[in-house]
Amino acid sequence: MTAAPDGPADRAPSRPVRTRRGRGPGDARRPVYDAGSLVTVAVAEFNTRGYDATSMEDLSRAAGISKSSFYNHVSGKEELLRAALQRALDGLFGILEERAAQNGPPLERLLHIVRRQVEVLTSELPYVTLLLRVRGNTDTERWALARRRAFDATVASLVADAISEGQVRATVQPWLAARLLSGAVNSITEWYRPGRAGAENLPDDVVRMVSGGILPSA
Amino acid sequence: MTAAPDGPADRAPSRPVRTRRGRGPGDARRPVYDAGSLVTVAVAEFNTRGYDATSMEDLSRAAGISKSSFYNHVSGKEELLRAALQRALDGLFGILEERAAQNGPPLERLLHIVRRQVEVLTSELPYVTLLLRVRGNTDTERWALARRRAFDATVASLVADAISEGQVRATVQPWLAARLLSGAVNSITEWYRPGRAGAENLPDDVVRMVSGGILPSA
DNA sequence: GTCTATAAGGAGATAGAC
DNA sequence: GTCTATCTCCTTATAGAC
Repeated sequence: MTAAPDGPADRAPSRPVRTRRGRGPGDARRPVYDAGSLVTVAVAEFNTRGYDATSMEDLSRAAGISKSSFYNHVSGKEELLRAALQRALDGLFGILEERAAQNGPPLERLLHIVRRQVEVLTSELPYVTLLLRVRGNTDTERWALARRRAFDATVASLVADAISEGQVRATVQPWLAARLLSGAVNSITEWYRPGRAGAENLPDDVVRMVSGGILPSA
Repeated sequence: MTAAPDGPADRAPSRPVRTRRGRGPGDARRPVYDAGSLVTVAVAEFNTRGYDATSMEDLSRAAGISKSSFYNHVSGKEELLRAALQRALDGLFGILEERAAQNGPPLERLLHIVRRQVEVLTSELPYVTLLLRVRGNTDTERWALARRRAFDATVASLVADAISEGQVRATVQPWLAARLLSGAVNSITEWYRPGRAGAENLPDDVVRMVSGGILPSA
């Protein structure tokens, strides 16, 4: 699973976020900003206030530098958005590349994807959160929306396969099952926080509920 | 159920939206704007572009009048937002007032609420969609978020009751069931459109899936 | 009620000194 | 790399004529 190399991105730092550019032993005394750590800062701000409501001034203040210094590292607001959405999409599409997502009976592949989707969602929380809130105002946003739709379509066709092969009971239309499945899984971004008590076995819990019911009759 | 008195709010009108102020037979020749129809227009724009990305210029253009004429009817952007969110919240909290939501075994009350929530979601689609996207940047947004949380908390405590009374099998923690339940139901706003084929029995279908599983083993 | 014109401030982004 | 100062455009909102 992809870990967050920049550290927790869910908390806006109170001090400047700097990463070290090591050049050898004894020479690591010049901490500098890099584009990666600024993306981390920006994503946290975007998720707090919303992308459109977050100004470059907000971002530079959160990073602890002036607005024009901030521009020395990134070309603009949209570049930050794109980098963040790229990371979220890489995490999600990476799941589809996994062997367990490509081989075996549809239902098993599907449940593997669901389980892994929950894992990526929690490990890449700020990035996926941002992705799920994109509206489509710019080219970058429309690109992300299209990629997201492609991911959902893959899952939906797997749901259809699992039903047509008789592994899943067809209680409703396949597309509706796929929609509610995605809706339930994606909604995790709205409340999950790292270290949240009771969420240690979230992937298994989610799989159990989509299989056996969220409110199964006793 | 509350019907939309202002007509379909999901389509931005190409011509000015006017409502008639009747003063008697033969005197209905002066169509005027009213705050209600402007809210309808505004909500459609907010849902298309996002609240923050929608300017008063956008709104007035969608209504077919100039920006300053628009200001003659509403005090500002936030008033429009508040009116829309109020309507969404009224729809949701109205459910909790219904007899079937207040009397009987917890599971039956819960399933009634789910069914009705799907109905309100679809009948008041643009308003609820807007509500579910609110981030919390202004007092109005924070008020809406708090009210929404209160609604969710009511549902969550009903889930807990249904489990502790043995009507629902406790496969996971009650709060997790409640979260996924809300997530699945609320996600309907992301794809449902009035008249959508296959969604004629949406409330029943949703109840069936949360009870028996979205992907029940055959 | 509607309009044009404009005020007042905030936005993204750049210039150029240090 | 960082800063202050500034440009230009867009935003909310109002003034005042018709």
